[in-house]
Amino acid sequence: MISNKCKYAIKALTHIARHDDGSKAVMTADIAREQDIPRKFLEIILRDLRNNRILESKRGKDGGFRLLRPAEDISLTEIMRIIDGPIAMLPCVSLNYYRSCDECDEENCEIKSVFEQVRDRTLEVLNGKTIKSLILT
Amino acid sequence: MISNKCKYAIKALTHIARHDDGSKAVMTADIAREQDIPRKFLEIILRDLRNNRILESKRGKDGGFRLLRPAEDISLTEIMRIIDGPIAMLPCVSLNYYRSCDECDEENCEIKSVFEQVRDRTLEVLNGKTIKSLILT
DNA sequence: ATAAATACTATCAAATAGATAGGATTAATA
DNA sequence: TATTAATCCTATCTATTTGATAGTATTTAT
Repeated sequence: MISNKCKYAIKALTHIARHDDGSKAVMTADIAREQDIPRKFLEIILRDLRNNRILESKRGKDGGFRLLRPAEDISLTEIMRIIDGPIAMLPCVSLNYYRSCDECDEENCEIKSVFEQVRDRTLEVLNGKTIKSLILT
Repeated sequence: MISNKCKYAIKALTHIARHDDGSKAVMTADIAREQDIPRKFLEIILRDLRNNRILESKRGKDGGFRLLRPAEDISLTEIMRIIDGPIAMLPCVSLNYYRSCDECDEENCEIKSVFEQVRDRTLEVLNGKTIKSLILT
């Protein structure tokens, strides 16, 4: 399961992508209200996305958030990894967050190859999805 | 990520499948030692699998556990659902644990179809795997 | 009777999820 | 330059889940 936080992040990004008309940055309060996301929680999420160079922010009056890159260059996997960490089902098959399993002999692990296959099928779907492709649905 | 508990469950089952020669049931202590699983934690897991009709148990001296069904009839998805619950990444696309999302309009959800695809690709891999196929690797 | 196994109940500690509060800082503008 | 309105930051909180342990009751082979 992805976390609520991650779902909020995706919804916030699609909201920003849909509402940024080039004039004003999109404000936290508007996103929170329209997407039904707790405002203070959303602040943390947006700051997180900014720190990871998905968003840029403008402080003060008329401030808010904008995508730092075109929506078609922001993949779903990138968001999920920032917010929730690994996508793989086992640490030892994660491409971006690899950790060896403590108690198992990785060479002879019975389940490793299964979860490598799951990982690959999952990424085949997710790698193709961007904020842009989501809002065109 | 699947939980440690689930990884333990799978390893315990493959251990039992490999070691049940028809004479004696397989004991918790042996599995715990050989698979490096905390014994008391393993007891809970095995009981859980028994309550869900994956294993049968025999109490008292010479007791232990056996598969209740042939290893080729026990799928990985069944184990994962018993121990960890839903396999899907969103409650609203889960086949066995469906829950509607509180704050989103499911008809117009931007991410639902993506995670339906992920679910289907994942199940394509996992449905084919059984305890039997794991031990033949 | 004894030894050896599972069954059961209760409990616990650490990590994670999901937030909330309150004030500091920044920037537009009247 | 004061005001207003926005993000930024730090701290905190609660509930749930994860991962595990302790102790006792019950069952069964010998």
